[in-house]
Amino acid sequence: MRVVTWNVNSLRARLERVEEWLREVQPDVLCMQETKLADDAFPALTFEALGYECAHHGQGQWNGVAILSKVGLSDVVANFAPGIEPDPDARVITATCGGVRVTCCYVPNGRSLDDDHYVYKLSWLDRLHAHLLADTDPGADVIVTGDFNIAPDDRDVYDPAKLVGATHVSEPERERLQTLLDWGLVDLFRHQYPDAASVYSWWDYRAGDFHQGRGLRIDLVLGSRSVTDRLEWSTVDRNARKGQSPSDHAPVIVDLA
DNA sequence: ATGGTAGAGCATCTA
Repeated sequence: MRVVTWNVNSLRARLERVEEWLREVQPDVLCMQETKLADDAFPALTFEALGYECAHHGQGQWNGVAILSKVGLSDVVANFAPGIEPDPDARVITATCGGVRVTCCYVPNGRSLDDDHYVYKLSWLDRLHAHLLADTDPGADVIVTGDFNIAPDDRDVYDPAKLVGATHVSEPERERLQTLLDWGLVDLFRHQYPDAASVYSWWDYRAGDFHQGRGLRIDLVLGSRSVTDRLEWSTVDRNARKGQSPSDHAPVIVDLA
């Protein structure tokens, strides 16, 4: 079972590229972030023609998350699980695909450590933890994936010194990611490549950052123990960041037995 | 310290 996360940075702007990429890579499950579409504008028919069932949680101009699946899609929960303070933004959707409970998330950026949006980011990560506690069990097949806007450690950052005091690398957000891992999840890319450095999933559009290798690994696929035991292969598709009108994120691919 | 680009939508906001 091939599972992918991809922040597409506007599905309207990216649909042709996403379609072409799906035909080539044939994931069983695709988790998308930043569709930037309202639900009634989501191109479900386009994806159905490619063999996918779809669940989209959108709001329009910003955010928006979706799960596409060729291996079944059921028990959809848009937003956080009932009982948890709902997010006014469309940033999380959960569904069962091929027996795996999949949560697709677009964690708030945070902007800067002194910004209200950073407080929101930390609260959002706390609520994601509460969502997992309410929705599922780490003893089951669980995947939590998406754009975390957190680089787990300094190997995931092109220049750690340059980012001291910035969001994406601060201790409080890394601690919250660790809380998710302690609950019973493994960073599947890091599990396969424990020593890999300079492998990124996002590069700023500006200043030639992609071609200069200035990126961050912030798009993660986290798996429960049983999912980790099934891990066969993982990679970041850097080629999808090249060419005409790419997203600023590359897809992260995981193959499970 | 700022700016560089891209996508939303049409003045800026978000990343």
